[in-house]
Amino acid sequence: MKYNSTLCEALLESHEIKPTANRILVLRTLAEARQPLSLSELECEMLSVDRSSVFRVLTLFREHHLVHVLEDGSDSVRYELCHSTDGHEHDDDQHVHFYCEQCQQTFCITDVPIPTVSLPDGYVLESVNYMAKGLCPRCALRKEKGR
Amino acid sequence: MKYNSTLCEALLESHEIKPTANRILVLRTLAEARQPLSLSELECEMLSVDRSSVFRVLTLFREHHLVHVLEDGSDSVRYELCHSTDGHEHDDDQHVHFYCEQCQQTFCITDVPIPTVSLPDGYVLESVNYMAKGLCPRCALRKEKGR
DNA sequence: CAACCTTTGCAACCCAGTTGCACGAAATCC
DNA sequence: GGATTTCGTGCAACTGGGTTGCAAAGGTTG
Repeated sequence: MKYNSTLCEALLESHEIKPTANRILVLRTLAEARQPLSLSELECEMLSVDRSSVFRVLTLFREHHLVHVLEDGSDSVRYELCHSTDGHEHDDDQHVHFYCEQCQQTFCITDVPIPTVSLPDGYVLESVNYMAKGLCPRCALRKEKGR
Repeated sequence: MKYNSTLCEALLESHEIKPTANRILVLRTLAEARQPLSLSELECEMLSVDRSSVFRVLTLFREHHLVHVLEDGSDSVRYELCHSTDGHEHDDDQHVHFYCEQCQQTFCITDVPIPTVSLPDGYVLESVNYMAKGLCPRCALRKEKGR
């Protein structure tokens, strides 16, 4: 999906975030990435913006349920746009992610929803992080044929 | 389960790890904890052992499939004993974990196995991290009744 | 016992994430 | 419209988990 500035502004405002230049930029970068990005990756993608600003924008987005974080074990969390259709509070598109232990990339398996489990009494569920790990198709193939 | 030194030594040797004082200590601490522990928690639990030594022991254990790591998003990974019955390579007891966003503890839901998903062609699955998040029973209760 | 390898503690380092502060821009108030 | 407050940002410094280099301690082997 192509995100122009106007679209980004609208999205920000629908989440009650005042659209500033930095915020639009971060949102666009996230939206156009096919994979969840880490703070450092975002930083590299937008050299004009300071690391701490990116961080603060992300924190803001998180509070307003515009992005969610996921831990892939590469000891830097990654950020991904929420694609909830109702726009708020709960994500309805929580899907499985795959972390390649070879190339260290994290892939969205968008068409596989996270299977739910029934927890023991008392637990109040908010969200689920489902991270499958192993080899991505490319690395698996490369490994198979010698290297 | 109660772990005495002899039992620990046997377990270490069955994983082809030479039993040293530190290793036995780390193993016992992990075994007797009802919850996965972080590096820092382990360190506090065993003040006599240096941080880096604990780290190296854990790394060794990981390589020998004696422990596995899990990411709960509290930006420090936690370590948990593998309870595989065959003792090697693949865990057969991978279960769901629950991270309480209030008290920041991670609970093992040992009787709930991780549901499997079918990945697109090409992906080679090694392991899965299933982390449910929300409020643990105690925090949920406390929140419900005012505070 | 001497030569060797392994394990350990200490200190230093790395790096992601985070915070304090001060400046500049934007919104608000006479 | 200008003064005042609030908000957003960049810079620099800090934090804390994780990691590594090195040298001393301990154990092993001939």
